[in-house]
Amino acid sequence: MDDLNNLPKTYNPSTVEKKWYDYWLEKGYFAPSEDLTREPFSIVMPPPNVTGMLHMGHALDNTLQDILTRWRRMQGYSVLWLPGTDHAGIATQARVEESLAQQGISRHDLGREAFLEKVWEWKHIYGSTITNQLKMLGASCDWSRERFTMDEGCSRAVREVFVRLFEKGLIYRGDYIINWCPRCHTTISDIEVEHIESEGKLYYIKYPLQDGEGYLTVATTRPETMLGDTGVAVNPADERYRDYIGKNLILPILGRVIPVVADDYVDREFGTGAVKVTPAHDPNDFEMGLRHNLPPVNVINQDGTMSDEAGPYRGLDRYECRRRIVEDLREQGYLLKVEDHTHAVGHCYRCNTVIEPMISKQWFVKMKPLAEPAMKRVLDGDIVFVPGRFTKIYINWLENIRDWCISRQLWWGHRIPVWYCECGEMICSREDPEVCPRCNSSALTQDPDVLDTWFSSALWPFSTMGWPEDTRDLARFYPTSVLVTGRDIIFFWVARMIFAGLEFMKEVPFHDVMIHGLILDGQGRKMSKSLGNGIDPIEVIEQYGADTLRFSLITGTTPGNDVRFYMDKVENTRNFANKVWNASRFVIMNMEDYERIELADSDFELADRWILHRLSVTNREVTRLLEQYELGEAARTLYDFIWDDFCDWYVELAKPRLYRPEKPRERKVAQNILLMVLKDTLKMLHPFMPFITEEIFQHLPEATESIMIEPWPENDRFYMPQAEEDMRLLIQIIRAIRNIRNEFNIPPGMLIPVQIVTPDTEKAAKILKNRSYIENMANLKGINVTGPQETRPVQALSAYLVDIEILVPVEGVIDVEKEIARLEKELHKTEQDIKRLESKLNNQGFISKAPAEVVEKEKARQKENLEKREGIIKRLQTLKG
RNA sequence: GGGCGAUUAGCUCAGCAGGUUAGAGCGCUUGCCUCACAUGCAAGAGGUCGGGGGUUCGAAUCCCUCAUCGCCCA
Repeated sequence: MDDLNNLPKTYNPSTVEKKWYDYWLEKGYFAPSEDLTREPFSIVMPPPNVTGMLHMGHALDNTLQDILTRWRRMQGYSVLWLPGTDHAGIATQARVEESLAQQGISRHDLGREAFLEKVWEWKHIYGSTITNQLKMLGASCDWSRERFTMDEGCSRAVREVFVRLFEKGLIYRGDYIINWCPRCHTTISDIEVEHIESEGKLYYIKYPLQDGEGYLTVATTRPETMLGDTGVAVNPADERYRDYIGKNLILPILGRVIPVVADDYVDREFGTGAVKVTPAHDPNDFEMGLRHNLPPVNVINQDGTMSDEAGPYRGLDRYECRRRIVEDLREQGYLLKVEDHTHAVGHCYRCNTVIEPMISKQWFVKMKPLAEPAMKRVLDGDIVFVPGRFTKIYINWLENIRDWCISRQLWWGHRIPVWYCECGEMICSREDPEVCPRCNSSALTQDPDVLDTWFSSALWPFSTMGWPEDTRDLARFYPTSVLVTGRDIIFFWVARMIFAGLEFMKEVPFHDVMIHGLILDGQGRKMSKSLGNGIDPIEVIEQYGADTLRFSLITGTTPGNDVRFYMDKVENTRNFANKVWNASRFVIMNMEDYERIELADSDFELADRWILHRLSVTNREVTRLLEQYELGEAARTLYDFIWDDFCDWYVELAKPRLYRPEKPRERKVAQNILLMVLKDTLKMLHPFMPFITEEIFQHLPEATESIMIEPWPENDRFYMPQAEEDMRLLIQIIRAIRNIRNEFNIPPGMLIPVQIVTPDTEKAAKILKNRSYIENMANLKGINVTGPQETRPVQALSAYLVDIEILVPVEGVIDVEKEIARLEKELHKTEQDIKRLESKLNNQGFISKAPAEVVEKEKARQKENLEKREGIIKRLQTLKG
């Protein structure tokens, strides 16, 4: 170890963090204990995108998980925190395609196999970036169990799940309306569509009746889709249109004959109350089409251009087509009016392109039967959301769930395990089939599509533990204890893991779900690339250290709420880390002759009992808060204890005892208690700030192998509330004297005498016994404690608290006017207090209904107030007289 | 349209199993390089807890309502 007395004045994280992380790794602390008598505690890490970079959201998510795992590990659990990465189909494929595009190559030039090789190459190059970044953060996950959604085991699980669902009839293939991203060139599921409010237009178009003169006016935001109209719908209860139902209209431009149908779905208030029906390009119209037998006509191609069905507009881009069609309608007299209109337009969550609903043959998971148990188990309380309000969001979503479109027109991902034979047979199989079981042909072609990435993520809690094998890990660590994740992926991931877990493991995947908010910038905006307002967590780590980043991310936060992240906060935390460092440095500097001694009751001073009591209360509180996932509050509790109680008071009060050669026992006692308190404090701080606590711990006497395997403190035996009360009195007195010194500019170095007057002999005795605290902390040259009948100096400044009068005699003449003004202000305040308490105590309801101890407390306080007032009045008389 | 969250000191936020004198950090004022720390120490100023109503002996905390902002769903 380094020279104990030669620690730098400021903590330098960059030199120690890697050292300790490597040490922990080498010691194998991150793997769960093999001791089967220990209770298991497990978390699976939400897998980040394998080729991604760590952003603040990851940093927060993994900090929370690391705090929980380190804490539980110290509590003696056998802890498994299982890390891994996700293949992120669309994102990764798009990245590789972009990079190929720079060389002028498209994936189609390469062909499927060669392209996939490229992606794997890419994965091997960039795949460890984010895991290395997690290591920099201090994540104590078990890297020996690291998984990847596309590794052999996970892929096997995916295949098994697909086949089982297929065999059960819960996976089907069919022509349905799906969301198509013309830029990503794939379908996306309903929840991957982001609805963004945008300014658009509402076009009112005349659709003439086939027979006779009149026409119906429909309103639409997407006139180009009229080319695919196969009907017009009105609400059956709408008087205006009753006579039109069943009649035919002529679709302008194309001249198609289309019927008027009645459907409850139609909102009579919207537009004219008559809506065009385009079954091939709108989800609601699709449903209506099914109900009324209106055929879909596909007028838009997958690249966003108009199809052959679009007649004169074929080949045009969909927006160009809109422009042209509006023009033509206007020219031909069909366009009645155009209004400004704000509506929600679906965008691709990845590339922000406006998605195109269209009909396509895709694979789906039938959701209703899976959703039922997933709702029930949450409602039964087998899975608890923290905070609880997210339960409702989860349930609402599942109640309205639609089938999940799982096929993607990508190459990177788990290929759908279905083959088609020339004879028309469809084969879904765990093993790649050689020949068709029906016709024996070997001319089989596999479905070209891959599965939605979230399909494999849904299996994460058990696929990572070896399912479908019966593994030891599954037996021991499934269900996991808690899932920690952002509120933005409750639908994408949490809900799906729950139904997958229930379906395949017959058990929930986790007991608790801790939901956290998003990281926002200093002005409350989402961090985003386009805004350029993101802060790179790695830069923060490099500049301030991982401990500081971790602590800044969680302090002052409430579960589920968004977190603003800004550099002021980081600096404050850095200062806190430095405070911890220096307080420890102080302790270490005074430990050269340390030896452990048995402490007797008589060894304890008030300050010792007080700090041990505070430690005990802090310990109890921090543990309770961690149990309730209130990590921000737990951190704050520690912060306050360390800075206020330990540094500002205990260390200062212990100093004189350390420097008194004539009393060696006192030095030993102070050393022992300082060390004990510091160690327990560091242990409690360790889950939050793993690196600095280990670094300090290893410099302390009696250091063990590592702080991270030390037992979590349990110091209920130090619960001594009387010490707290006594100490509070002394602190109040010290503060009152310091206040006088400051207000009257008494030089900080000047020693002054003080007279303390109180009628309470018990308090007088306590003050007398601990007079040295007051003398040292307020820089006095003596204290004279007297009863109220004693004379007081006139040339003195004074302070009054409860039933205690503090007099500071000063040389020369005091500014009587100023002193009177100050006391009168204090008198006024006291009288306000008295009045308020008086009305409370005169209230019969309060006396009879409030708990006796509350009443007693108020009575006692009133007594003190009255004595305080008495003292101030007398003092004022003296000064004025 | 439905749901959720927020509204507390100049700023950013805690507190909300009802009972404190409503807290913290930053910022501000004053004084200190006091032998762990100036990334610090001491003292201080600053709040009718968004408005209104209700429950209660007692409300920042529970209920209702309105307003503003934000998010999710349709």
